[in-house]
Amino acid sequence: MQTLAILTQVLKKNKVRITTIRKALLMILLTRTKPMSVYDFQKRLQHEGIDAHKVTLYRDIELLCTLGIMREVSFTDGFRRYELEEDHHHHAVCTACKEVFEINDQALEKAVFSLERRTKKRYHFASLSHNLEFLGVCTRCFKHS
Amino acid sequence: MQTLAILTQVLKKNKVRITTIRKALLMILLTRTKPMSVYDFQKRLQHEGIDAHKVTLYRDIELLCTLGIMREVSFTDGFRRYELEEDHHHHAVCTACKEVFEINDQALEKAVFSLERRTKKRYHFASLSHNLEFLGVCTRCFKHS
DNA sequence: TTGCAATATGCAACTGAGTTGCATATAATA
DNA sequence: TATTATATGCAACTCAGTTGCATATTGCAA
Repeated sequence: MQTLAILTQVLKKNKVRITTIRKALLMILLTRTKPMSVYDFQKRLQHEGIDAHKVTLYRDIELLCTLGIMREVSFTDGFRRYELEEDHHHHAVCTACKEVFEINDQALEKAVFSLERRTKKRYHFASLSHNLEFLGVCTRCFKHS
Repeated sequence: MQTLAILTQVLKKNKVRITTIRKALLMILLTRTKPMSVYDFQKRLQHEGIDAHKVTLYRDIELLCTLGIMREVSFTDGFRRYELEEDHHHHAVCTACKEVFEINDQALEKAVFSLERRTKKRYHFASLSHNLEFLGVCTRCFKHS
């Protein structure tokens, strides 16, 4: 379990300044579990009275990724999203409302990692990671259609 | 197994004109198995002496998708790619050379579909499809690095 | 085979996510 | 609190994909 103190420590160790925006980004990461796009972060910050330029967000997010604090979660809808490095989840995206549902299923996680190992061996890939997303229509959107 | 005759029949039935570009697109789909981006199609057509504008390709590809002839295969690198509807495969993408390797593994396909059914039930999604891609470094790129 | 109408194509100009160079503002250190 | 290196913002860019409209081509009927 990460805390703000642990994360700011990482910044300090790397001689990276702890600015208002960066601290706010870390707080958001700690309180949100769903992957967030740059625009999600921007809106959330605005809500807290912080106006951050998108360029800054892109740069800070890239920084936090290289420091191993957050990771990019790839989706196929054209928006890059990010989450705390410690969460590795798969997601189900509702194609109607674009909501991202986090899938919490140990058996699924295990199965996917075993598929990854299998594929790495069969196709002689030096390193391998994966993206798995489910696309569908959530209950709520289904009822309203 | 699809043939050019079957596919042009589909166009005719839908009162859609069979133009040089469309016929060439179908031929390419029939002889290629890997998913192709719009720019892949454009290069391939140029090679056969056909200069097609990207706008035309986007529109024709969309048309062929709605006719059920091709399908979009989503990747997370920002390029949409397309393949014949009958192929449903998963892919391994080399992050170095961007080559797409088709994965032909019956056991993997079965496993993934079972994960899909499982997830649909657990999360009450009305309909569900999935994207699974593996990302890594292929043998050739690994040797050259 | 030709002429006509409907459809396909190309062009130019646009959208929107993400990027880059540079000037200004701010955090950390002495 | 002054200094200086780093962070932020701005403007202008890139590039995949989209849209409106003018022109070219296809399929059909005569």
